[in-house]
Amino acid sequence: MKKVKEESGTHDYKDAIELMFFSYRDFISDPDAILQKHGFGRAHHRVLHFVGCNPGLSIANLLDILRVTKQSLARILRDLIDEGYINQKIGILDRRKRLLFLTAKGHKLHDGLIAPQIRRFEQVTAEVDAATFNSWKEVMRLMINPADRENVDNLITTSRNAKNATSEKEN
Amino acid sequence: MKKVKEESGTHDYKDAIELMFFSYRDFISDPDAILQKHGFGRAHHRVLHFVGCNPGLSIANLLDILRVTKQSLARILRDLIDEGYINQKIGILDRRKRLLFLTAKGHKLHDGLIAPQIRRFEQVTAEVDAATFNSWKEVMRLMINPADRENVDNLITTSRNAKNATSEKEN
DNA sequence: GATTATATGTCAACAAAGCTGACTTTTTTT
DNA sequence: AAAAAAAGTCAGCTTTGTTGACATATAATC
Repeated sequence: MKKVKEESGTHDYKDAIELMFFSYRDFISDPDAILQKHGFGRAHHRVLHFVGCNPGLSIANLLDILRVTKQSLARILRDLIDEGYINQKIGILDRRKRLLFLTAKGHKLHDGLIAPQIRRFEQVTAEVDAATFNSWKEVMRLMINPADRENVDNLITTSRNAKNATSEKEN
Repeated sequence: MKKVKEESGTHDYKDAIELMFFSYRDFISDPDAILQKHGFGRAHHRVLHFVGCNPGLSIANLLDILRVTKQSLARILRDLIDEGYINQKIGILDRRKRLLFLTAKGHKLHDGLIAPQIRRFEQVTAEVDAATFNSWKEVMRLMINPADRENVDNLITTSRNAKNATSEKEN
């Protein structure tokens, strides 16, 4: 048996790895119950979320965000379109593109899905000060691959501004 | 450019929700390439991780951590045992229990899997101060369901202490 | 104007990893 | 002796990912 001695800067970050696992596990668990009632899964949730926050997203955009194959996305999207949660519009600048929008029904479901997640953050911020929460965001951002950080920054910005927009956006 | 004006209490936390998605997406992506070479998936990774950090874990413990069914875990565990990554020992205090340990081969794979995740945290902590990183941990902990926080605290503590233990632990 | 590239859609087959339900064996607790 | 707990196993199903091949419409380029 070897004695383990912590050197000053020696951190193995196992605690951080486990915090990622557990907080994500619980964070994602709330919406699952709601989804089940609609016969949907997490994949549908992700699509509803990003389309909801980024009206006018193209298929290619969405594929880049989700990092799944076109065929995998197609199945989910078909469900959501067939059941009236999402609308597709042909792009005006580029008629090859299919721009995605939530319908009113889609917005309603999306609101229901993010509600428990927002509540979770409200409970967190009730216990820590704003600086602490901003530190959390800063670290979360640094955990994203450097090559993608700018994209995410942009996405989050438009996401914040495009509140319940039904507007069309091209790109 | 300074802060965008925030209405006092009006935060919808959509940015935080998206940070959770993207940072988890990238955090989990590194080990995937390694796993693929071994014919394993993320489920195997999770088992290797928690057994690696908590030698002597019982099946019931692991089920509670992973929140999957016994049948789902069984398949993964069979792979790992059959290929010599994990050992089972009959409990001494309770002979019904099967305590799980990584073999040397298992430790080697586990080390390889967490390496890129540790590297990611090293890169983060190279850019922020210790207080910021501690704030991140504090918030991550608060995102865990209150009922589970104490369990996670305990797990993380033993995880930290049981470095490369090959020791047996009962429970 | 013809060719090439891009954006999307779709068919089929398959794999990973979750689920339910039913049943067994071994061991401990009551 | 009976009940409860820990674990294992069989069978079948679902969700969501993957490849590979091919089709169509539109845009961009030579």
